[in-house]
Amino acid sequence: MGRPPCCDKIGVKKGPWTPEEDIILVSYIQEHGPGNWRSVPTNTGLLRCSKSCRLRWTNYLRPGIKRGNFTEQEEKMIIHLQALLGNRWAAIANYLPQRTDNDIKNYWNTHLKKKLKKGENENGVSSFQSVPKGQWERRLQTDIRMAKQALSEALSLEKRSFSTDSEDLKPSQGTSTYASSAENISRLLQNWMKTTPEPVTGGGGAGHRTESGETVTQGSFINGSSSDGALSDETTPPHQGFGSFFSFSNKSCHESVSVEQQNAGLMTPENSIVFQDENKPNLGDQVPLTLIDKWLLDVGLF
DNA sequence: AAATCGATCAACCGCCTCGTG
DNA sequence: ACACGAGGCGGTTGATCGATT
Repeated sequence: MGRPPCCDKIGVKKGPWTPEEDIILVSYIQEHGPGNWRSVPTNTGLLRCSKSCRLRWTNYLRPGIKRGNFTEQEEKMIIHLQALLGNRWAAIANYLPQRTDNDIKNYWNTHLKKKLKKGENENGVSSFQSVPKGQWERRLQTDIRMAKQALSEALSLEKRSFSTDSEDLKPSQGTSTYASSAENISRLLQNWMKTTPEPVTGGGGAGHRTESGETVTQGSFINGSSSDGALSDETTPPHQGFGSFFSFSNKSCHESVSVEQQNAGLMTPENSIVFQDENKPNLGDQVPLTLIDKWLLDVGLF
């Protein structure tokens, strides 16, 4: 017999999400809030499994997600937290509020694993293996200390960025990757509109590419770099019809925020009540004292 | 120009945990 | 105490892209 599948295999769509599906999902969550994923496919008409909806939201559409361009600080934190927590990506992601567990996992598997391995080969030994017990302990202590330091630095950075206006949320680097989901979809639509004359019936497929060769879906609209003129709001104002779609005038949010306002930086996850609950803990306001924090305190490293 | 290969990352799969009746 | 279902998590897969041959 075995466990029945989480959803009907028949009639369930798989593979990359289309812009239309993203819009439907975001619009539904704006109205009803995240959760009760089981009912999402039935209520929205999306031919997707509930898990797929949840995953799409948490890993991609949820506001406050930073994608790509891992900073050195983040890199350090991941390495040390991985050493401390193991492959508990969700736990690690709690310390990196703007990153998803999937993103961290991918980054670890594609970049950091190799990086560390390379380091091992250069040094001839692994960071933990082949080290005499006493040294291993010392090394662990050093690593914990470094993790603590990285953590503190990162947290102080968070504190600074959260306490100032939304402009400060953007990383200091030229390529800002911060985006709310509304922004994401807005950018997506701008590209989509350019390539699809009749958006609703046309159905821009997943992985659809623009003339510039940029993949419209799958993250690139989030990563829209500042150098990409085609993506800039000045050159391509948001479509009016979709502009109203993104106005936050429902019961959960008193103020109506237009796409223009959102793109001008006025619409941030922090002032979006709809999405606020879904944000990861705001480390800037109050650092949650988790087990690892306690442990770090216990060992006298904090 | 075409074929091949490696890197990247979104999404899926299946197990686990937790809440509820 | 137990069964069941929903949601969460980590491992893995597969599509896509750029670099190399």
